[in-house]
Amino acid sequence: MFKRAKQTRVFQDVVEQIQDAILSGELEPGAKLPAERDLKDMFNTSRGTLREALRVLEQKGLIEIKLGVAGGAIVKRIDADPICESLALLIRSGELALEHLAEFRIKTEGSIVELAAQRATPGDIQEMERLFEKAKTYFENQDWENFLKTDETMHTYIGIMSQNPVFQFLQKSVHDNIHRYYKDYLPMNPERTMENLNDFKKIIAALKVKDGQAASHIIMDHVERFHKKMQKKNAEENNEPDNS
Amino acid sequence: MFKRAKQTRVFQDVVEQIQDAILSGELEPGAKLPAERDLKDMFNTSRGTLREALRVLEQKGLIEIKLGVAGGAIVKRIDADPICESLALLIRSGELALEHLAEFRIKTEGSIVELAAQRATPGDIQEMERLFEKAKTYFENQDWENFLKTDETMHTYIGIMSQNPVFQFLQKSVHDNIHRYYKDYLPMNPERTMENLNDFKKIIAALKVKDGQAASHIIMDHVERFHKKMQKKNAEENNEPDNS
DNA sequence: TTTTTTGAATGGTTTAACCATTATCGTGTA
DNA sequence: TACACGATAATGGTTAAACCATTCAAAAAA
Repeated sequence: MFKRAKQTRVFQDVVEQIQDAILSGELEPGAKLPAERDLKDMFNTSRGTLREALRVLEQKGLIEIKLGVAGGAIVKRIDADPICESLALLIRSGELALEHLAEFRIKTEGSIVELAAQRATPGDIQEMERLFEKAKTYFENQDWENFLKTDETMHTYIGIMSQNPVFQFLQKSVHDNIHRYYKDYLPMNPERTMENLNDFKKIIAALKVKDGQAASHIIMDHVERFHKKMQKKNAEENNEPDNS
Repeated sequence: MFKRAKQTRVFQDVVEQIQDAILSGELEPGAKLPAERDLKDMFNTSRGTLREALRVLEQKGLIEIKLGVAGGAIVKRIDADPICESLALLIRSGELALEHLAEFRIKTEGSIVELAAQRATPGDIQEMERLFEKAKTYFENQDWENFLKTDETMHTYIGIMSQNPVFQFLQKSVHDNIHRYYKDYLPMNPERTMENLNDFKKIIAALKVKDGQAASHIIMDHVERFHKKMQKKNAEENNEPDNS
């Protein structure tokens, strides 16, 4: 029935007051909080306690702290970074396997690209084509590092075209985390890279004619194929782990 | 090319060391860290700095701190709570609107229930039926508070049946956040409550015969209808805000 | 045996001082 | 005049030692 009364920790109260000021718009992104030595007086607390509060706000992604004169706590625009970080912890802790993320991607990116097909502006499609050409150049130069990066950008840009921030944040969080792993597990090879490129070519074509269903099927297949290759590669490496 | 060298903050180093120990399994959930006064000596730092590190780890959801003798920092099993909290910040800050979440739910819960239909065990279906009966009782007693709670449990249980922790975490995070709002915006009324119940009856029936497509359509419709009603209600309240 | 009291371990807070970083301003030199 | 360099001060980062508050467990009392 009742929840345990929250224990009285002074820094929590400070956190809440500053957080509420930020969320209510009283403090806008870019605004600078007073110096620690002033804040501590305002809240009638010690500097150590105040700093614990600032640490929490920083971790929540609400403020950013700069050093030196004219430094201090600056209100940040809230973004998906804290979610990215929490997701990374879930993965690293083993609570989430890459299989689970792959299954999630197959289901979700299909939906996202469907929305993207409905909503993409001509400028969006131009941007996708620009990214595509960029990726192609990296492919030709065999610059796999940058190719992967551009691949990630294209995926997150699909999120942007969906014009729904939930999908944008998710797409960013997921790809931010999986690329770290795919890069470890999948030594690049020209065939798969070529496949990837072709998939995007087809997706862009589908976006142009606003064929959400087609785009959806392509990307679901894209993700599934990519993941299966990774699994296969992993299995091989586990069978003969000492092939150096 | 290069990233800015990370600034040397002692407490960050402490955070990383403890975090790595936890993620590597060196410290398992339930394990108790040494007392602050001992840790500060181990890390050769001051208690204030060490406490800032503990504050960050606590915020990340990696540890929990208990008071009193035999208290201290205890390693927590990582869960979706930090993601829930970050999502709540995104919503409260206005970066995310309820419309965006509704659209996300329509797309995603369809996918989740499709997986659930494939994977639900007989025990799962029994549990859903138990929850359904529970909700029905609350309905008959006009206990809207508990009805909403049970409704939320049913939605999150669909995530559990999907057997994919990504969907479980998302379902928990989303519903944890939206119910807070739906409860504010939508005074309960018997008609919609009845509709909700009927939807779940149909979903359970579809789960029984493993008809993922049917279940998917029902829940997508369920979410869409629910959201539209809320929008309409909001619009009415804005037109005549002083109807008390 | 049960209840009450006491003590010690541990997190929470305060204070005061010092260190490290950096923007700004003044001064000297080309 | 214009630029480079160095002093200065503001500000976050760290340290240290002490005290307060909470809690559990052991000792004492009923």
